[in-house]
Amino acid sequence: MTANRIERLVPASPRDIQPDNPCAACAVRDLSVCGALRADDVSRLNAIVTHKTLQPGEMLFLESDPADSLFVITDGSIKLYKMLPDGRRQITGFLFRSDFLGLAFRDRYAYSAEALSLTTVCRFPKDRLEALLDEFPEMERRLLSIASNELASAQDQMLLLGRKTAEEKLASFLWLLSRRATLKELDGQTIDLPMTRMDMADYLGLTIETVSRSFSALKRKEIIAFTTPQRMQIIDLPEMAALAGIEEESWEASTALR
Amino acid sequence: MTANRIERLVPASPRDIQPDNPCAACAVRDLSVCGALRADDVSRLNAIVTHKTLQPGEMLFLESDPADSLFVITDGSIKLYKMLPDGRRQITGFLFRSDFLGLAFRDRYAYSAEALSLTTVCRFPKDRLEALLDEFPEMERRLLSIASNELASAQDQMLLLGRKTAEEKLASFLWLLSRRATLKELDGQTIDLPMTRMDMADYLGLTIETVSRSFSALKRKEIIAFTTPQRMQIIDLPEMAALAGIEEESWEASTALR
DNA sequence: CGATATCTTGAGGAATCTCAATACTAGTGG
DNA sequence: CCACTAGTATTGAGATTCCTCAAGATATCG
Repeated sequence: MTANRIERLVPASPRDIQPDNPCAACAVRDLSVCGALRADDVSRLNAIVTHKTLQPGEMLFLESDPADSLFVITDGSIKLYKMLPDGRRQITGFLFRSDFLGLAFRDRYAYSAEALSLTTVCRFPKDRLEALLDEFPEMERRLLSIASNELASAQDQMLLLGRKTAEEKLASFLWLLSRRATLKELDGQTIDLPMTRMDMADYLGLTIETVSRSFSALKRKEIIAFTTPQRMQIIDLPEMAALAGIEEESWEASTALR
Repeated sequence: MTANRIERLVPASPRDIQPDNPCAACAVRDLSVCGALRADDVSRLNAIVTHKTLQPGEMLFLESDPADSLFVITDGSIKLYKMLPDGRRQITGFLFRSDFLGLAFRDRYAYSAEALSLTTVCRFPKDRLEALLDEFPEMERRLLSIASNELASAQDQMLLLGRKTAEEKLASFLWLLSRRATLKELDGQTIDLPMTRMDMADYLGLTIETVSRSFSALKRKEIIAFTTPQRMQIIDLPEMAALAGIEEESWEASTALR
């Protein structure tokens, strides 16, 4: 479901597809780390990349796994999470097409990664990618830029988790989804929710019941309306932004969804 | 107060102090980004670095400021925070000697930075540092490694804010401070708290009253004991770790305090 | 079209917050 | 050196938000 609505990401004029050089034809290349390489250098990625398809609910890696690979999502969506020993869970991010994951300069991943929908990823072995980074500093710069943006998003999320009310949390989350949709679709008002209420709850530090009640509150205030439980419309965007704690002048500076 | 107890960080044999090359004599160099440069190259930093001293409570920069500089703390401590329009505040990290801040690939800082104690920092203009990064890829790699570690810490903090109880939050915080002290001091049991209860509350997503009550609960359980309100001892480290949700096998993997 | 998941709503309870009073600490001046 | 003061921390009582448990409604999928 997430997959087909993002087709607009694909450049109108597709690249030549070279059998031995799939990265050259990659639809998300320019959006991800790989975009840092010039066309002629992209083939170097093929030498180290492998591909993987994940069914919904399938794990890409666990928090405790040795962090030996980095990944780029070419299609679908993934959730990242950490758990406490007793099973309480915190989702630290939802990732979509062209997003990057697996950055860990320690030897273990900092979180588990599980597919939300049918997902395909490119896998880059860490050691071989690092060798490539030595050769192409622009790629490393891009990686640093991505990490820096993720850090900023993580801080936004701390503000949300530590200081916002349930309704504000949900409004902030929907605001992010809406910004994201605006960037990638024509209609920024319609939002797909590929994750369950449980996932949203674990992302926002709430229970499913409170998420549901907050949805109902936003409906009652006519800020949003539902088509189906997985698809909704934002009716009153300014009110949504106000609830999310976003000041009007910074509407543009949309943040990635982590 | 934070300052003098960390003197052990300074290598026993001080470097030659060259008047035109203060970075060569820098006590925290090896611990920070600057440590990525070899001794002969360190002088290159002098060309771009300036220094600044901050009084307690003085701002280094505001969330809305143009992000044109990066900083390394040479002494003291700093808190980073974000605010909501109505004044609610979330502290996203406490930083100490040798810590690095200001990374922002957007044009504005993601947070405000304010000195907790008397603090000195090195300031590197962003554009000139980037030029240096092009020349010394090891430095960029180090920066990426720092960013990656901060990201992991940010995710730990999300788990704390979203899913831990007040007592668990405080125990986790004290655990971090204790790990940090163990790395830098001989006695890992004694913890200095250079921040107020208000700062702790804004870091943990609580109120000062709840922080205070949680301290009292930990005292009652004889997990900690106070010397003064700003100085305490951990009595029962295993119990502290258990409350913090840290499994025994991962005690080593101490995380930075962000 | 029915079975199963998921989502929504309700009622009561628990954790944390708010407001208010008291105690402590550190600095100041007598 | 000690009382005084201003700031900070602790404790208490009641209010509020969110959670838990339970029931009912709505989607989704074979």
